[in-house]
Amino acid sequence: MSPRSAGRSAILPMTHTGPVRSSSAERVLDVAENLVAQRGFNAVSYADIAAQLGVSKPALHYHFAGKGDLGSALITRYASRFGAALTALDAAGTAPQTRLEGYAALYLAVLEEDRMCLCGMLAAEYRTLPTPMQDAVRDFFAANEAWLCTVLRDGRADGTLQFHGSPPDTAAMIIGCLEGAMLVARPFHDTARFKAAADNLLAGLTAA
Amino acid sequence: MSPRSAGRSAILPMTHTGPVRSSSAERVLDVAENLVAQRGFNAVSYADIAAQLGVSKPALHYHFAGKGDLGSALITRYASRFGAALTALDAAGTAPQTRLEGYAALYLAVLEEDRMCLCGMLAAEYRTLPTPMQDAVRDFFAANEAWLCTVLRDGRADGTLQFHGSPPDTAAMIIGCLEGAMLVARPFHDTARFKAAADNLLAGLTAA
DNA sequence: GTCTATACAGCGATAGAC
DNA sequence: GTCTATCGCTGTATAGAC
Repeated sequence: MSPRSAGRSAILPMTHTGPVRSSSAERVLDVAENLVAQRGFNAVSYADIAAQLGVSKPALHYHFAGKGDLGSALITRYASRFGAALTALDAAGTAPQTRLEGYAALYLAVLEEDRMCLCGMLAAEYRTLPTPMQDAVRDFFAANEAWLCTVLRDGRADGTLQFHGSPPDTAAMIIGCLEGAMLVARPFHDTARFKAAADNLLAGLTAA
Repeated sequence: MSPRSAGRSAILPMTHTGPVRSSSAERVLDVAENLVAQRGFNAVSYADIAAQLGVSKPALHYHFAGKGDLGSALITRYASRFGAALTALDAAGTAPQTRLEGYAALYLAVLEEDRMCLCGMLAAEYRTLPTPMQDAVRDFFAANEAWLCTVLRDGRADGTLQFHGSPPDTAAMIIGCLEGAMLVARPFHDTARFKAAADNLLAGLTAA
């Protein structure tokens, strides 16, 4: 495995499906996504991205006219990659509990790269984002919640999952718990802290 | 109730104990805390704070030499206020479940002012903060976790609370769930979303 | 304790050559 | 598609008067 493909899979673990066309724009997004997920959208500059790529700032403007355009593209790509990962978890007749574990594992994978969930980060900065980015962040969470609802309903139907509230309310709790556990784990540089919270969450949802 | 005291109680609900000495430095912190909790530390400038106070930028530098000093003071004051609120919840022989509900209510009060938890916001920006601020953020969460552990142990001892993991692991899940539910609720401008997640969380911890 | 004035670095963005 | 050069603005911070 070449250094580059190792680097890519570290950044894009959810859809790494073999031979990847890595256009200049894609490489910009790769670097930007990594920086934004670590430091936040407002703390990342064109200069930062250009420096890591070894190009000049105007080269970035050629691909993304304004910073807001770059940000929107970032979310779009992240959301579609995340969505593909969720679809993959639905394959065959995977048990609801297994799908839930897979969902938590997606978050853990991000945290282990010392990154925050891109949309969790952007949710914190929400009030300072351009409107298109705000809408895209909201859509991301809505899609996650919808997917979780189907898993929860399946699990309640076949008796493998148990929970007190409605599926949407429980889905909101699951997303919140995982995003928040990531958020709090990072200051402690402690992935075990996240795992403990996630395991605890799943244990509470598993039928005895 | 004067407009000013109304404003103060909206910003400082946790320790509003009557006649308040409102030195210039305190007023700077009031405005800064509100702005940072809404927009993030990196998205708030001396100019923003000075404008809301109706003073000049150098006036702020007189009270807080650098932005890092202001940020550290912000966390210190927030943490001590939060700590006092937790101590208040321990009064008399309050039931563990009631203390837990009170804890969640503290978060809800912040969200209803359309703010993020100050330290939750700073956790997102963690990688970009000066070291003293990073340490203070970590201490805040550690203190919260310690307090929750005592509540959880009390509740397990008297049989009013039930949970699968250890008290520290469960405490990490509770903090994560509440911080994350706030984080995700803000893009939806929807406090009901937070309440649902919090109620769901507490229901899972309450002994049947 | 607050002001005016200013220094200086960094930001996003554009013009125009290649 | 990428470069050099540069613009206008905003950021934190300081000097010195009052």
